[in-house]
Amino acid sequence: MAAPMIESTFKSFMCPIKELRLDKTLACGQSFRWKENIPGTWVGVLAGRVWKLKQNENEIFYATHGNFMQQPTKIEKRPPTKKHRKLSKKGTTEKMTRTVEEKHIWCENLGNECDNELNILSDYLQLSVKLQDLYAQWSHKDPNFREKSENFQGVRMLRQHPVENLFSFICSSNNHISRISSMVEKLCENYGEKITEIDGQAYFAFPSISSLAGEGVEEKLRQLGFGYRAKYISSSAHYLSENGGEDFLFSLREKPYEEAKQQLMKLNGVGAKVADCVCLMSMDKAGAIPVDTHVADCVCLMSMDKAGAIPVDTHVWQIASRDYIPKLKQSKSLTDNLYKEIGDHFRSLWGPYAGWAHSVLFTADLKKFKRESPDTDSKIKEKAKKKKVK
DNA sequence: AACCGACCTAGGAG
DNA sequence: ACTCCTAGGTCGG
Repeated sequence: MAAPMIESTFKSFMCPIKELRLDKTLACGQSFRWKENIPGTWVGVLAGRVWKLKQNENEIFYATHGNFMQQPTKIEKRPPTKKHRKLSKKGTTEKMTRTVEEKHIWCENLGNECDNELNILSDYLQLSVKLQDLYAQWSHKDPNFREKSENFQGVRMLRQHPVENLFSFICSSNNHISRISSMVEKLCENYGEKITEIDGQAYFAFPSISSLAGEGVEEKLRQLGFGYRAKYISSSAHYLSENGGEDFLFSLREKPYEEAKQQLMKLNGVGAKVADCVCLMSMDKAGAIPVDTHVADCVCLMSMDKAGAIPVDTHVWQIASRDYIPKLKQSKSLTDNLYKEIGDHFRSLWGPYAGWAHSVLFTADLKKFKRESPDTDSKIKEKAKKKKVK
């Protein structure tokens, strides 16, 4: 008595799978609330509702449940044209500017109300950014990207809510994706508003800043296993409560990258890396590059370049190794200076959307997406790691 | 200014 | 089942 899948509750829109891979995009560690409940069907909370998403080669299917909205969704703020003007002045080309500004087929039928499901989704998934064109440009400029991204098409940056994004990444320090996910879930269960229940499973919105700034939050979070991050969360929530709350965070979307980053780094528990994550993932700073252990590995890889070990035809490799070997020898740890230089290097390599490109390579580097037995690259990487430790 | 070491602990690898 | 170690860092000395 297999009950037939009820498809009728799903609506859909056109979206080529190369523009968006749900599995990679939702599970690569930029957002921590999406679960693949049934194979191929992703469930998560967004804008006060529970969403189910799935896809085939050409379409995205979506359904929502519940609607807990304290206030109108803030999704309407982005003026696409401003950013694109910036792009064009770099001369990276008219081609890039034009393609980004183009209306895409899967976006054409969006309504005008801001509280419309398709608008919420389109904003969150940033569908107005045409990913295939960006991949083509990154691949053109960077042979390494071309190679590594081959099996990782459709990895797209989400445009997250700054509050969720910020507190999730405060949890991320020295931590695994799996544990971060469970910590974020605990935040929601303990401090978020309940949205609805589906099949006996309760779903909660991400907590507000004020609820995280409440009495006894730090103690409770420690008890829940947050470790030293408990204090970071409590402290940052207090700071924000007294400094403009979430409106302040949203206002950083309008500020230049450097300023937004500096503001974020005033928060306890937010260093350069977490600040860059937030800039990239919820502040519209497409060029922000979080320099984490993966990126550091990447640089180690470059610095270890031995002819033959890596496909070294690449110009890029040579430049990077020439640039970074001396510094890596001097400093084993990631200094502020080195951090910035690494970011600048990739920005000049990949262009204004460098952070998006970084995310593709980051995803390709995640263990959970690596199937095959160790190939040349991972062997080299092992060596690189050993070197780094000693 | 540039380095450490300490900080918490659930998952996951071996 | 059971160690043992790691994991998208940050802070203060």
